[in-house]
Formats: sequence, structure tokens, C-alpha cells
Amino acid sequence: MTTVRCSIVDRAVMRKLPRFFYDRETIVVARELLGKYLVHESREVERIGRIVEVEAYLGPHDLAAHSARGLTERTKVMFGPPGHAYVYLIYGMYYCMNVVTEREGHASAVLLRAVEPVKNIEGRTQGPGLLCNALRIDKRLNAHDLLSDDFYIAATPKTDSFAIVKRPRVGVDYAGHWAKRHLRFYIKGNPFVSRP
DNA sequence: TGCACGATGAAC
DNA sequence: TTCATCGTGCAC
Repeated sequence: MTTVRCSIVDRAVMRKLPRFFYDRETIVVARELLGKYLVHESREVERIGRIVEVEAYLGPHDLAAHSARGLTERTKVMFGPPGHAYVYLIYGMYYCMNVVTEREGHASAVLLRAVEPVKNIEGRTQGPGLLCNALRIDKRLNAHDLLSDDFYIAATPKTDSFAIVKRPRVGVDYAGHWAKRHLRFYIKGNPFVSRP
């Protein structure tokens, strides 16, 4: 199945998000990523998904964040500058994509949990692993700059309005009281949210 | 060098 | 509720 609905995304007016968009409080970035467009072009094929669900990981003090383990080979991207992709393998079979936020060394990020198919999307996109499969995102894109021309997030001038639902993050029960905080955000009523 | 364990998804 | 599947992090 290939979905092409370019009518709602006029590339001529798509605006790539600037560095300073990511260099802000993680919760603000997370909420504002909703409704934005994730674009990945590989081998002449441009795939686009509209972000509808995210989770905020606030830094080393956030016990659910990978950076809580400190600076390691895997997490060094989280400790790097904002506006880069942190992609890792989970459960030996799925990739998860994050956007690094805040100043270098802050080690915070936003996990992209679900997108709505917009262009050249095959398969389901309701969940972080499925999202990466559908957009052909894998380990090769780890540490990739999101201000590049083949992998970035963009907005349209048109500001669509929607309600934002706040819920606890998924799969982080080990994180004590951090598991209870409402750091998952999604577009209310959107059918592509992984766990409404 | 070995091993327990996931920011998941699908089947039962 | 169980299981597939493997890189990472830390114990030894």
C-alpha cells in the first residue's frame, strides 16, 4: 500500500525546523513536534509522516531516559548538540527514533512514537518500531543532523489546531515515580496514535 | 568474556 | 501473557 496525499503537504511551503527549535525545554519541543512532518529521502524515494504521538525524556535525572546511565557509546548522541537523531535498536528487532533537545550536554530527547502516513508510506506507523520501519529509519541514521536535506522535520505555514492529550510514557515502569509523570503527548482523536 | 535486559509488536 | 531476537552495559 502506498499512500500519497500531497494535497495536505505543499513542499513549496514546507519549512525545515531550525536548530533553535530543538534547543528549548524538552517538554515544549515535544508538544510542538506534534503536527510537524518527518521527512526521509533514501534512494530517490521521499517518505513523509505527520507526527501525532511523542514522549519526552528529560535528561540524566529522568530515570526512564537512557542518559540516566551516563555517557556511554550508545547514549553519547543524547549528550550531543540539539537537532540530531538518536536511533537505537530495541528488543533486538525494532528501531526507535528520538530527536535530541536542549543544549549540548543536557542529554534530553523526544521519542517519536507514531506518525500519520502522508507520502510513500508502506505498512503501519502506530508505534516507535513500526514508524521506523515505514520510514526506513535504522541505525545508519543515528547521530544524523536533522538540518540535513535527506532527513529532517518540517512545518507548514498553516497552523492546524488540535487538542493535546497527556499520558504516562509507555514501557518505563522500572523508572519509579518517573514512570507516573505525564510525558507522553498525542493528538486527541487521531486514529494513528499507538495507544490512545 | 559472559549475561541479563530492554523507550516493541504480534500472537495466543 | 508469552515470545522473538541482539546490542548494550555492567558484573566478574
